[in-house]
Amino acid sequence: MTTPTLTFKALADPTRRQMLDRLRQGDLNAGALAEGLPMTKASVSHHLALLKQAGLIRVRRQGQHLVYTLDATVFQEALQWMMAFLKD
Amino acid sequence: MTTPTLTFKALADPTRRQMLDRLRQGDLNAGALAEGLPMTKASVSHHLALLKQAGLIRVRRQGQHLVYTLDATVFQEALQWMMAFLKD
DNA sequence: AAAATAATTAGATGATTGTCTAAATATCTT
DNA sequence: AAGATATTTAGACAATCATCTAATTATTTT
Repeated sequence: MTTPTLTFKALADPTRRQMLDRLRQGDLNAGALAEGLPMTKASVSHHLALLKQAGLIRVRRQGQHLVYTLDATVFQEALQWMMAFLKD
Repeated sequence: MTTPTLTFKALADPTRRQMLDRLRQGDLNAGALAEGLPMTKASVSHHLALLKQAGLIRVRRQGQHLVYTLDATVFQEALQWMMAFLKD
């Protein structure tokens, strides 16, 4: 699957957009990310896997926790695709 | 369904992105849009319906033909969502 | 090393998606 | 008004998706 496809697919879900939005303020572990979301941790975990596969987030272990970080690179690529689209 | 969701969903398919890309050069009717795409006209029609529902294209009848036009408005909205996302 | 905590993975289920063929609708031409 | 052309709509099907519960893996604490 081509990169913009993967990126747009990842962004096409409100829950995932909300998760990304939270990560803008700073890194969060899976539990913190799950908080307040109206679904099980397993489901949140699934969304995280998808975001990671799309390259929108990265993860590192910190003791018991898995800490997630926003990765804006792919995001910017999709944005550039869109900007180029509007050009002339 | 919220607007960015609909927009991103519409953009999350290579065929649809290609169709939008062709419409940048100018309006096209359904038959012309279907040309060269590796699928039936019925499938193309389905994609067109989805793009229309997302507000990315508009349509008008011209005799026997249905002519499709790119509508950049919604597109720009999604783009602004992404730009705001990257801000600070 | 056993129990507790954090998170994922496995397996199931209903909903949505992308595609097809066949049938229907709309317009033009004769 | 009959036939041809342009396009959509209907109905079917396999694949993917979002979600759940239950089980598993990794780490820390006692």
